[in-house]
Amino acid sequence: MDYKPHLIEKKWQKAWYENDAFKAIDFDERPKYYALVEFPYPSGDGLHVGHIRAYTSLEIIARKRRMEGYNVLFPIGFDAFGLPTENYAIKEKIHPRKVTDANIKVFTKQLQRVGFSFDFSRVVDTTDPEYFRWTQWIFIQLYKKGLAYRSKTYVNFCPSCKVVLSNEESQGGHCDRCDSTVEQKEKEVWFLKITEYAERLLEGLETLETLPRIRLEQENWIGRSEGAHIIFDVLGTESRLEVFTTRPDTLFGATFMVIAPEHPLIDAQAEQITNLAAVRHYQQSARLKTEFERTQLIKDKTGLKLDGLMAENPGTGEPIPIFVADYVMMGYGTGAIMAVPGHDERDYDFAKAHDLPIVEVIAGGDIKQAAYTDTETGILINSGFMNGLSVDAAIDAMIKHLEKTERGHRAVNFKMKDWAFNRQRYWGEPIPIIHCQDGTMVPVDEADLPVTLPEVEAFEPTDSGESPLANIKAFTDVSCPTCGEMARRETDTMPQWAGSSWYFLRYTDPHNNTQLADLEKLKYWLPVDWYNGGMEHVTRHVIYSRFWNQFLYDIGAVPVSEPYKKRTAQGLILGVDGDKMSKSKGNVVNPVEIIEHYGADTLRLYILFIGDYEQPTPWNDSGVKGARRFLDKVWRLYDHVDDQVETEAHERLLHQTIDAVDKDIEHVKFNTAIAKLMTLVNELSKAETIAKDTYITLLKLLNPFAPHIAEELYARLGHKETLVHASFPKADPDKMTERNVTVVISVNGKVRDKMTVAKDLDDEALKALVFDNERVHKFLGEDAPKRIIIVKNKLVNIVV
RNA sequence: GCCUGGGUGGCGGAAUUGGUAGACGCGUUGGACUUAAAAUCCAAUGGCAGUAAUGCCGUGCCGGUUCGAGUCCGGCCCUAGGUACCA
Repeated sequence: MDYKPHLIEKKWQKAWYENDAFKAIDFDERPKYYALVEFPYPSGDGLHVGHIRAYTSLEIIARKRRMEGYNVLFPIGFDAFGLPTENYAIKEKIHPRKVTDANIKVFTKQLQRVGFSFDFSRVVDTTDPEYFRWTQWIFIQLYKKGLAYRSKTYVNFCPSCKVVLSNEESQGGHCDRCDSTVEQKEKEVWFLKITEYAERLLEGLETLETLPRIRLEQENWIGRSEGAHIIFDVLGTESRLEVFTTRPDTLFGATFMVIAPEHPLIDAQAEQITNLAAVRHYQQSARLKTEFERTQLIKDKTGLKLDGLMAENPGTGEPIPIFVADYVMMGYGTGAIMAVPGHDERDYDFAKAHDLPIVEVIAGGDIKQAAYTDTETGILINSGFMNGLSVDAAIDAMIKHLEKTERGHRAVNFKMKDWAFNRQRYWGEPIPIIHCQDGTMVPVDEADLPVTLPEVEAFEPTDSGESPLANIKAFTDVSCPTCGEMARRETDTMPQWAGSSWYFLRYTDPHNNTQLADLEKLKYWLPVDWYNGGMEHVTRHVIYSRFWNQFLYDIGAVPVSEPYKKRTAQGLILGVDGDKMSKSKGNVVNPVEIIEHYGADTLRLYILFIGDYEQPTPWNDSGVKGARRFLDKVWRLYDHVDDQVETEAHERLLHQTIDAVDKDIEHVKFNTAIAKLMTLVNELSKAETIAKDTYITLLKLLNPFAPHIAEELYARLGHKETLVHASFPKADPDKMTERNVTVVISVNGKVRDKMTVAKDLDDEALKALVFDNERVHKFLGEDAPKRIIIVKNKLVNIVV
């Protein structure tokens, strides 16, 4: 009988899912293993081959761990709030709730057709009020601790999507989704004070097992730098300018100051500024510049002197001018800098453009030509008490001096900014805050959670950039929980990152309706042993969710400070043409079609065989056939199973394969693991008969990759129980070792011949054999060997 | 610009601490089976020269270390991703 995947796959999926074969058991005595994959956004397009690649890695691990005797939690859910659903709903005039439910149904069905061993009894859906009740609850806790606040800022506004975008969503000055040019709009919005956790988020990385580049990306995102805060008096006023600098040693070379266009000093000392009109004009034009213009490669150092104001350099005591220039950002440090043109390239450019004095305070360069920024060998000059010191020593000396004279102090600064936590759309979690008439903000009573979305017909955003919720009186009009007066509900919703920042906690106790998850269950399951997801989520999502977890740990809601032990990221699957898959390019591969044509086992196998898991790699239609052929071979092998005892050669290869497959799986080298299974099957296929035990071992090794065919053949051998909890094979080192080895003979480093000799043959005996070799004589000729290098069981190299 | 990956046959990709370059798969070619095709099986398959044995050349480029380099060192080039006037 032929291999008919569509028949056996349906049969086994039914058997697994109807019998809860993959159910994770709370508090079970077996060791636990928590394997987590990033939950999908259930788009209308259904499952993508990228999803399959993202999940199959931990699918293999989860299936292997169950066979190794672990109590495995391998959950799945849906990150279902978000713009595509909302936009689709607006276009088709269907409620986003209906769209979401339909999409989740399709996704679930498709995931099951692949045969993923998820525990479907623990599915979470971020748009389920029973879920986002706790998202809102967490927000309230953050608010109570002062970690959620409102602030007026300029936000990136997309005039086409009518939505406020984060910096990340408006990179290059264009909207992430529709590509329109982003405008700057002043607005009061919500922020989460993630900066308060910056140091801990950095420290916690030490316990996270991951690729160096993944760790580095997070470190760069957090962007810690050490230096000092220095206070400059603004002469003749009460105002002071505080700056952050990593180079306090260069203070004596600070010949002017620069503040960001948004800096409050301008308003505070407006009356002193004699060219105020021009300054106002400069501020205006800076605001109109898009992010793109402000950061594009041609970085003209525009700027304007604040006439009428001077600052005092606390090092030299000299008065120095103050400029406003848009190369200084309000969002980093204090929004003001001390400019040291001699030793900073940007300040150098600005000084040259505005004809300002350049003072050399670090010897070693030529400041007539360029700023000198070498901190390794530079020696301080023109710097009073620091003269003659190295840069390192001078930094230290200056900080001590500043602290003694109370002109400044040692400081650490972070590039990471507070998390803009808002969206002006319908399809998101309402922020559970009530604005009382008297101007105060009151969190919604926890007993009144969840704040649900009103049932409405229209969820289009308003032209003003306000959430569509702002127009719905039934939603906005409430009485204040503290004073009972008329009040108005917050109408902003949370960004999509909210629900995904804690979903891994909910999986441990998904149906709890008194708390986000039971602490004992969290204690049992956490931390996540292995988390896999996209490279693109390696910074923001991982940092955001670690932040929430650390906060929840601080308030005692979660038992561990760091939620993840290990993080991996799969590479992209590209189209056949090597480009990113996209509808517009028409190079999207639909996994369901592959399943219909070849079967789910073939799809799983091929996607893992396609290349290095962590590297991007193009799809290849005929490559899929190879995976199918391999399964056909495994199927046909069944007819050759016999009750004989296995030959020694087969046994050796089998144990070598067990060992290699085991190691390759753990090292995320699924492609080579499969290659080794193929080698084994090729070898077994050559024999007339193979032993039943050998075949069973093969099926067990294959089971994590292609579980349907493995189960079917295993059952046909007469087994009543499934392979789900069958024991995973263990390699026996004694049965792995070869009796003979091939030794390479080379002359002057060039391979000339090979010999098969007994393993661990001693050097003298080996030498004798080598000098008996005809080809060696040919290549040696008359020359006497100068040196002989022997690498045991590997090679002999003769140097002449 | 800076940071991090990656450049290996016609293609996807393998190669412990430096020690047989090209595992495995695809494709291609030839053969077997078949009325025929598909499927399957067998064989060959880095390049050049040669009837062959065999020899020479080959892991982005240039140079170095070494008995020996895809692997280590120095200097470039290309490419993908991240980040960007970060003080």
